[in-house]
Amino acid sequence: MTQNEARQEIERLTAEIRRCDRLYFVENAPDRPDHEYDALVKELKKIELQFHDLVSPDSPTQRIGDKLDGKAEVVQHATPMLSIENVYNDGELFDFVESAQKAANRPLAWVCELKIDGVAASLIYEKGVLTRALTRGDGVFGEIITPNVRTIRDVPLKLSGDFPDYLEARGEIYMTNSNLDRLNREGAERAQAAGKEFKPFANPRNLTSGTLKQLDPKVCAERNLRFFAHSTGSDPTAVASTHFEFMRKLREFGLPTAPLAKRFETFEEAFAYVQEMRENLASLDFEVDGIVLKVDDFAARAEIGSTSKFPKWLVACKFEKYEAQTTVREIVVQIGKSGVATPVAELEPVEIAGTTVSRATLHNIAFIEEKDVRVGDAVIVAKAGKIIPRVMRVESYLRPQNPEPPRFSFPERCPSCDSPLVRDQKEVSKRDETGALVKVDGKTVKEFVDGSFIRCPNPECPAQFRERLAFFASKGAMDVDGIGASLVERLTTPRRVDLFSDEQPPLVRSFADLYRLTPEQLTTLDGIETKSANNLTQAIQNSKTRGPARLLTALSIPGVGAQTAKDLVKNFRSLDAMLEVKSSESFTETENVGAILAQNLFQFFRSDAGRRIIAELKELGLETALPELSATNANGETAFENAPPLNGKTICVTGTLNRYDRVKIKETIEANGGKAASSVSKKTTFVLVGAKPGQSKIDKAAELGVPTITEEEFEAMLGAAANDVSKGDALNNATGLFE
DNA sequence: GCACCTCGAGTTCA
DNA sequence: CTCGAGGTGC
Repeated sequence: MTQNEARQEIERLTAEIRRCDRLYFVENAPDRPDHEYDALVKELKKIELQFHDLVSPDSPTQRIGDKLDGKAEVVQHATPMLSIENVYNDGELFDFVESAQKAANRPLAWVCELKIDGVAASLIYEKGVLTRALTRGDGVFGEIITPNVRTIRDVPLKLSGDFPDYLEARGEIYMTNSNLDRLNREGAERAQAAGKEFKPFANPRNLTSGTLKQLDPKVCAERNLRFFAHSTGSDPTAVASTHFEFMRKLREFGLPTAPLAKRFETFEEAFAYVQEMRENLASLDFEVDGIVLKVDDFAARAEIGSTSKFPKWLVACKFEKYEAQTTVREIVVQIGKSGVATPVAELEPVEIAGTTVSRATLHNIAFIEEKDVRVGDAVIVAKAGKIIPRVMRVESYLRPQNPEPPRFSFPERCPSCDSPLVRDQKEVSKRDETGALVKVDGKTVKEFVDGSFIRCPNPECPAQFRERLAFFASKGAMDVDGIGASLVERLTTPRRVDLFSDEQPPLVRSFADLYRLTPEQLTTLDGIETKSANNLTQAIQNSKTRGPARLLTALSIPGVGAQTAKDLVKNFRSLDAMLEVKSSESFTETENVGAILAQNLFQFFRSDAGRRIIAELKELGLETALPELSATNANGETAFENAPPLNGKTICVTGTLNRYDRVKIKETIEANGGKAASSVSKKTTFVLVGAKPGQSKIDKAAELGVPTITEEEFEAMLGAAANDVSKGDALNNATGLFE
């Protein structure tokens, strides 16, 4: 073959291969199968090997460059790659369109394009030759990925047609679902042949992003990435006056453009298309996370303008996604009101279903160890119940290497008070290796094992007190309007008037201190002036009348929440009565209070600290007792006449009743002033026996001499009072037990 | 002892 | 919302 023949042959093959470069979304473009393409490239390569000096830098054989020998270089974009405003429902979309419409002050034509979930990139063509490719990065700086982008066959190395001198094509690099499946299949086969384990790639987006950061373009070439253009970083007006026209030009130059793009004269038509597309997405071979709507006319765009964050002529209609990938920036440990130390992942902020997520709990030591979450890891975060972010899994194949981040190790000491943290212990029945219970003398043997939580044992721990104070003031407890986490933080940290003065103790060091706060003290805090200081002190004083049940809840006795506090107060009627208790068993007489809660309660009410808390709060005028039942009512009637028929009576129900179900009978007993107990004790007044009663309760009643009654007798007891509905309500209102 | 239920605790963002 | 633990009944 002569030099001349070779030149001709190279030209012919290059042209053939270029036609073969996949322009999937060009109207009527033929889609040539891969093996034809490969055969042509092979043929070309053979000739080029013989005639080195004829190899042009944009020859299709130059797609695979040499291995990079370090980290990708980061450079600044010529013009920033802004992000797009997202809308998640029709209302938001209509608002957006209305404002664009108004700013343009003329009829607007719209273009709809699929928004494919991939990696945004910018391709720079100088004199028609691809000279540089960048990732979007943070929008201002991007990474150079030119060698890898060269391997993408959708990307022409040289433009054709009447291209401008400088062109910056912006678009998306992505991967089809079927290609991901192929790679997973091949990877699994190869691994099996080598007797190794293969971890499949989780999703096309991650793999695309990982592949582009690959140092070896050969690997990138095998991964078969795809590209399409959807906008530009250079001036398009030299080429076209509308977006749709500009996209047509890009295709003429050889660049694929956004799939299934359509232009509409009115928004109504465009909206109908968005609706239609929404239905058909599942049938596509790539991940679509929304549809982009853009104003077609460049002149109109200029009039509409941009906000500081995004253009106002462009919007993404997102389909709700409840999952997103992000990076773990840091793992911190938080101390809760009961001292539990909870690891929390601080995340690179990421948008999920319309909100920005930057933190997610890692629950406990078991969770963090099982998932092996580390700082720097890529994680998939989802919203549980559409609200609370949750770390679903770690994309461990994206874990940074050299050095690999270490496993998370739980801190030994409390981040707030430096006390050594301790692992909860829990009592379980001992089992042998087979899982069978170990018994001695017919009794099972108990043993202690590590529980799920790690705790700060210091009751004085500042972090714990801060959490308890926030809970004390919160809605379910004393409900002090205006006191939230940030104010609590400032009330409980030591202050300094200026740089040179001594540190002052915090304003609030106990629950009681809260009630001693003066407006003058509050105004020493930044951002609190006379008016809000007065409002706050007023709100604090108002909370004094929340009653004993809420106060008991507010104390943060372990295991005692709103419900248990109500039950206890119903039985004891005052916190003062609880102070008199001589043994923990007295507490177990309240329903749903067992040995553990009773012990917690007894410990609190017996302790100096607990007694002091209650004494101080009582001294300050907080209500610690329910109103006396014997008090006369507004009509001057005595409590005896007014008292509900079951006042002070504890009734235990067993068996099935005719006119009440479980819930109803409990409500009826309570509405009439009685207590619905779940078991028979010496405190039980009656046992209400229905059909098919529990024998143990009948026996117990007989043993303790507790009288049994029938459903009819029970109703007779309610008697005339049962007709007067207001009496039950009056009690509820008086006690404040029910909300 | 086991199954079931209920409650408490931790948690995020607008 | 979800998990774990406490409480109760069988």
